[in-house]
Amino acid sequence: MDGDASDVEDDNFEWNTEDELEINDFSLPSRSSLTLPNGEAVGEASSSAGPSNCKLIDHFIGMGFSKKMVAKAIQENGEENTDSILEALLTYSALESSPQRQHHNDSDHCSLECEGSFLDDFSDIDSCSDNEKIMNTEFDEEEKLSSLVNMGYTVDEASLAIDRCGVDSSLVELTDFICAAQMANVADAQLSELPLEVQPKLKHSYSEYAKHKKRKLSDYEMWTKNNQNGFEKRLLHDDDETIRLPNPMIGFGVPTEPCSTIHRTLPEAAVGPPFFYYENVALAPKGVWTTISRFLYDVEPEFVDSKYFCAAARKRGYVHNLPIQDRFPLLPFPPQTIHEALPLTRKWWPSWDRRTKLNCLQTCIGSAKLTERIRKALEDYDCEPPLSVQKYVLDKCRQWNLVWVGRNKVAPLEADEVEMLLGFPRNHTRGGGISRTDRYKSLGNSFQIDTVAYHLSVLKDMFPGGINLLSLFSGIGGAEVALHRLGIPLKNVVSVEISEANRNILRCWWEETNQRGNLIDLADVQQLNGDRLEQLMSSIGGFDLVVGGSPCNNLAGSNRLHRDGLEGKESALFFDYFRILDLVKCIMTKAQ
DNA sequence: TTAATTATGAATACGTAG
DNA sequence: CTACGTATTCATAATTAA
Repeated sequence: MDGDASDVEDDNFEWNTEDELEINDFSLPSRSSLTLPNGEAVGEASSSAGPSNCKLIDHFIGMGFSKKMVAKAIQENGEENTDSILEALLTYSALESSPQRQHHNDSDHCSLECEGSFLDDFSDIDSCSDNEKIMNTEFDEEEKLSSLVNMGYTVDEASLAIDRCGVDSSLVELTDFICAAQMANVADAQLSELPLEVQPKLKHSYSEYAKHKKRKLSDYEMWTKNNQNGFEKRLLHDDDETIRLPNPMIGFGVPTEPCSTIHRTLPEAAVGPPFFYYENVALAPKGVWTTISRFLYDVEPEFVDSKYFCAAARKRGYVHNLPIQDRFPLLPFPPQTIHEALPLTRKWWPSWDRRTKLNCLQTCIGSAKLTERIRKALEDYDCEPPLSVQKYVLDKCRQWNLVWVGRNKVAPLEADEVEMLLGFPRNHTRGGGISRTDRYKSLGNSFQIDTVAYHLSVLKDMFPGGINLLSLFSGIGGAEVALHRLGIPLKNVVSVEISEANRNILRCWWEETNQRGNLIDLADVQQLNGDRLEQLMSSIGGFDLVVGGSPCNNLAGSNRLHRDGLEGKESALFFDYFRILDLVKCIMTKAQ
């Protein structure tokens, strides 16, 4: 279907360790949160080489796990990989023994089930038919239901899955069904209620999903083959295929370091129309960017730090299918140092604070108590404080982006200063009933305009008459502002944003800037189905560009509590970006 | 009720000494 | 090569104030 042949060679190599990474992704958290009694058995289990199926089952039953669990774990992980089997068993035990953790582990479990289901696809290649029998004969409907609920799925999800897949389906098939629905974030009920002519288009997303599964499968085969050949050590420790952040983080070039002689060739499936532009935090948990890139048609992410565009750092990854030659920056070039951006701080800036750039502008600011502690720590010294005090103050200043506003006085940035640093017009987020707290939050979640505009600048010559834009997770309208400042007319903009305050901000900007085009704003990406999309696209003539930065809060390092990765509650909305983009591609292709 | 304030680590990457 | 120290990070939730 797509141009597999062009990227086969590097794929084979990369996929091996991607599986490895994903296995680590769910094994590490579960291991660290467990205190199960079978610690010493790990070595024994991993060194026992490929016993027959019965022996293998007995082996784990002897360790105290139930027969059901063991069969399931073997079926999902294959009988080769005893480590993975053990990890799975420990995970199941944790889920069963601590019900209050079930919801928390829900997402982890989902990825585990998905991974297992990939392996399940070729279970007939191996000799897992024994397990299949066990699974199917010993589980009646009630047992399956309670098993699924025990695994953290809701009763509704579980019964729906049994209903759709039939009572004869294996647990793996059932969890795979639930997982597929979750991954695409399309409720099954919603799908079946849609008009018949729309369903094939929605199902296209599932076919994409299936395609990825298939590719993972073949790579898993590769991986096990290499294991048998004794290459596992090299492969396990060879992290060539882990997506590496560039150092310096300048992507395919920044205005001061153009390095624009290179010409990249996109995978065939990635070529537009439409153009697409996806953004998220660069420093996400391991494996996240590999997954994002796989879903977005294997396009290599472009990692850029906005400190090359303005006075504040902002390390972000961008996956897009835009040309990268002949980019140009917005003019005037914004202030590049703290002193240029905030001239009044210069008078009070101590010589021992050598910062010239701010750190990432976030959604929260430092407390008054903290700045008071810093003032107290400094007031005893006439000129230079001792090195230990300097270190304390500098650490806190860097951590909270504090600037010098008086003698021994530091303070967090004002909201309008953040606005300016990010490249938005003054007062863009001010007024209109938004609280100061929410203003910081909206700004902290936004694009850096100069950075994004640099990437989008190549569209100017291609669309002199303006563009139709689909903007998902619009926030305060970073994409719209960037295009406007580039002088690219906005013909029709469909903007999807959950926050009403943010929608109001964009609407106000739209009217203040006397836009000639048409702004349609929607609230929820999950409500944007193929039917509605086709309506919109037929009325405006398709989209030229699909922009979106999906929620990062489950990926960002600042999140102490719910840094759950791409399966996290909000960050999983990435799959809606993919779903909608894929629908747009499908509809555009059909209309061609 | 909303808004403001505050305390709350860890995952990850990278440099360097050994 | 590893071990260890340093630096960075689109945040959450409990509590208090208004």
